[in-house]
Amino acid sequence: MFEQEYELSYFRENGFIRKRCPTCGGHFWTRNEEQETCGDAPCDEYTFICDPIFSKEYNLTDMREAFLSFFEANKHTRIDRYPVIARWRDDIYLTIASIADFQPFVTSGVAPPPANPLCISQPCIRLDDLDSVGRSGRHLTNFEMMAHHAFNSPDHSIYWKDETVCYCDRLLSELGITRDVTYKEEPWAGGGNAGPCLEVIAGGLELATLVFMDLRESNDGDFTIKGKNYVKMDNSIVDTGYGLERFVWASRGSPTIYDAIFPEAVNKIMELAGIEHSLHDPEYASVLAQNARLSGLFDLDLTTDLEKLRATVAKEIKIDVEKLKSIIEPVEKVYAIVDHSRCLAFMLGDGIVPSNVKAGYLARLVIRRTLRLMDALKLDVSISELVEMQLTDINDQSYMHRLDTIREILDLEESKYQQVVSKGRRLLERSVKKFEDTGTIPTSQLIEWYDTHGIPPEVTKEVADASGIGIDLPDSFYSMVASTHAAAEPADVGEEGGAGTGAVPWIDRIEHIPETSRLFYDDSVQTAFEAVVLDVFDNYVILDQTLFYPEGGGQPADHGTIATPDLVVHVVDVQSVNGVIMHEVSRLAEDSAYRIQKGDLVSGTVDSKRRFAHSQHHTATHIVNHCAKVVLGDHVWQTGAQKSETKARLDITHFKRITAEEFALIERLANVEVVKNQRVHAEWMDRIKAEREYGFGLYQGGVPPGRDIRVVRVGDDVEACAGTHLRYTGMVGQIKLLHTERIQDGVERIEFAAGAAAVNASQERDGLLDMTCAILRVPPEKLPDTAERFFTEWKELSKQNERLKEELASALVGNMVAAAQPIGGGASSARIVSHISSHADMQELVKIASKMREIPDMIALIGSDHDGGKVVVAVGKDAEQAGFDAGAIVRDICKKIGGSGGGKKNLAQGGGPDSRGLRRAFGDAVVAICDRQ
RNA sequence: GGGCUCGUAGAUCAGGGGUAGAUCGUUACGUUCGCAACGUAAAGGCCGCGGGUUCGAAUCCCGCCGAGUCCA
Repeated sequence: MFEQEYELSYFRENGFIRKRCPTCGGHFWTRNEEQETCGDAPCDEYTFICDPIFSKEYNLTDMREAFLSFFEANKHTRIDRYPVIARWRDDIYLTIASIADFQPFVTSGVAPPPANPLCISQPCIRLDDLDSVGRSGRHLTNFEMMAHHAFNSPDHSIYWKDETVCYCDRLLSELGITRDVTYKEEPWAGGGNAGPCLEVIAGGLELATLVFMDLRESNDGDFTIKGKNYVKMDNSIVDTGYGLERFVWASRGSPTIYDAIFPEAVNKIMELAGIEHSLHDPEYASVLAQNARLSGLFDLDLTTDLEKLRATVAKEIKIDVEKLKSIIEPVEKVYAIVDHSRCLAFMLGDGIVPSNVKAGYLARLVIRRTLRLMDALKLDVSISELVEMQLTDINDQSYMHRLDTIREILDLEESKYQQVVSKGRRLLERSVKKFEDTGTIPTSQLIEWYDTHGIPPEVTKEVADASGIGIDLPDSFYSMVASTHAAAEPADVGEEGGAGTGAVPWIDRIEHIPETSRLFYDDSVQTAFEAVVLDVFDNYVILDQTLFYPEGGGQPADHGTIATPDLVVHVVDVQSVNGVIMHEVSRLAEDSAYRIQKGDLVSGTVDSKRRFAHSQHHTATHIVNHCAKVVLGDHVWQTGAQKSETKARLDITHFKRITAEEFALIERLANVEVVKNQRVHAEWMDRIKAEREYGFGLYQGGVPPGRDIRVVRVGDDVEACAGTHLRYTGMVGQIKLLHTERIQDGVERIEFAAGAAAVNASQERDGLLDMTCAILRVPPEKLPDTAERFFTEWKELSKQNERLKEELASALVGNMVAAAQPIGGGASSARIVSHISSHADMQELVKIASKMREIPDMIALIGSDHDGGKVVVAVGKDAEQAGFDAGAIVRDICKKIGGSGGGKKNLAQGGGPDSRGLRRAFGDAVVAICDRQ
């Protein structure tokens, strides 16, 4: 694959020779004629541990600076890092590589790069190998990808392969490399692009990858990589990735990468865990080193092959497997904690709010994992302290000013976790007993507990062990959990794309129509326009230009009319499809004498009241969003919004419920912004320039496509926004916050109304208040006290009522017992009595019946004709023994009054609508019972 | 975005169509110089909210609100 692609003159001119690795079959370039294998795992092993690759030791800061200044000296522009949350993208949550900063608009050529060529050191987060972190000695969830990028286009070529390899070679020698460097050929593919790639290897460690991206995925492509076809692109991009942490590790030769990059944090936590982490102890260092070396060598999947690794390491250093485990497992946990807390520092520093969905879930995942590891080591610190330690170490100003919020978030997460754990344990202790019979808890139960309550199977095992119950825990537990979800998943496509979902039926028809000119941006007060009809089909009219705003950005479509000299049609919906605006009209009868035809000159009129209400709510949304940030903190980020004529809603990330005070404050501040009557500015800007100037906060409402974006400034709020806005904030009139709702953990929804809608909403509430006050006959200011009084009084009266019924029942019982008649002329062991009250309710009847039931030989029929016929029958113990069944008696009586009933043998109840037949039904029942004897 | 679970006394939870329960906590009384412990008793419930089914719903069904959890 790409064989000729790697024939670089740089290699030829600098004494490199191409070789084939006998072990893996891959090709590589080296200056060393003796070299046989490719230098990469698993063909070669680490040689840098205790024997560093570079002539000098570096820390992260020094190494980063060395890299960036090298490329700066070589005419690259240094670019500030991007956030680790990929705010500028809607396809990934986290920044996973430096090139991700420039996707998709720069790499596709739509937008120019911020500089060309450029260099950057981009912190990245990858959670794919979470289980290997700590264990392998080299995996990290959070790493910095140092990179230089050159974006070549047909008319502007920067540099390509030879220069890229040359830079790499020169950088390594400036760092004083003490080894041969190997460049291994390896085709690269990812994210819809592909190209040849060289892996840079030294001392058995892959230090960098040099990707030459010049292919893009296409079904009819000429190149096939990993089963997909690709074609050449017009653009070609140098995409390099130098692992900052690996460079530092290689310069230090410590047993693990963790000891190289954050030794202070590692030592601190080892100390807290009571582990003597003495890398000077040769035996201890050797255990760690061998472990890292071998896991590098085999490139094992540490979730499934862990036992294999342990066995191999134990054999290699000649100690017992169990002893190895006891040494290494706590150490691995410490490494993982240090790694995870650093990852969290970046995540929270860049403003992720933990949640049960989206990016927030990833943060919670890492938090929960860290807390579990801390529990296992019985660390006596809070997770917020650990993360704060990392934040101080990273020392980024934008992170430090978030410190208080981050601390609060983490403390909250920690207490939530503890709640889940203790709740889970209580649940287990209760439930485990149910499995005492079988002695084993089945896998399905473990999955259910994990899935619905977040109880890991390890915890279940712990609790089950204590009760001497086994559990059925297969190795593939977590993949089984995943598969139970996969079954119910595929229903995830659709949405997006404006009109119609999925396949747009007329996509072919509009393909050759030019994009509609959007007049609504030119003048926001104009409501009438003229245009030429470009096409008409079904109920859709397409014009060359329009004032009608198409649905988008949470703002609904404009309504209005389109008219020819002899026909007026109503516009009921407007959608934009690939830049072409489609007006859906109410009727376009084919047989009508008048119709709209291609080429007609028409006049359009927008429903200005509707539009104005939308604009008010849209401008108000920006104001509320901004005020929410001011009040709650700058972790607040819009995750969705919807406007209508009568109200709007705004979803924002926030880690706890908005309090009544905060709610009121946001409303007050928002109205201050309105009263300031500031000019609302909207301008089209180059996307990268706008990002540089205003930051990624631009993309609150989503990421618009294209080279230029429309930047809307409302006071201090700046967002990329395609919606219609007012010219001055004062035109909003007023903003009334209606209520908040928690739509997800970590996401609050604020509902509010603006302008006339705000007045209406306020009046509606006043109306409710007035009505309530009228009922209670109190002025509004007395309402809370009065309501309180009524409620407590009502409770007291209910209780009193119940006591009275009890007394009434006791009184009645005496009379009834006296009136009871023996069945069958005294020979029988049972007595019967019936009583019908005229205003007793069911509760009262039951109270009487339950007392009658205490008399062993009593059969009592108690009824009430109040509000339909009600019947309760009580049968004493002896009578029940004699074969009398309260349930059967009740059913017989109720059938006669058109209802039904039932209950237990000694107490049953029922009823029916025919209360007048009750007396007769009772008589019949008494006769029937006596006859039975 | 999708799936699952849970809302019952101040707390933790049983009950799962037929009179709302347990344990802890609270209060009072007894015992004590006092406290703890113990004994006795009591108070404390819109069974989350709103509809529906039913003679009857805490219980079954639907919707809403609230909480939790897993997956992408």
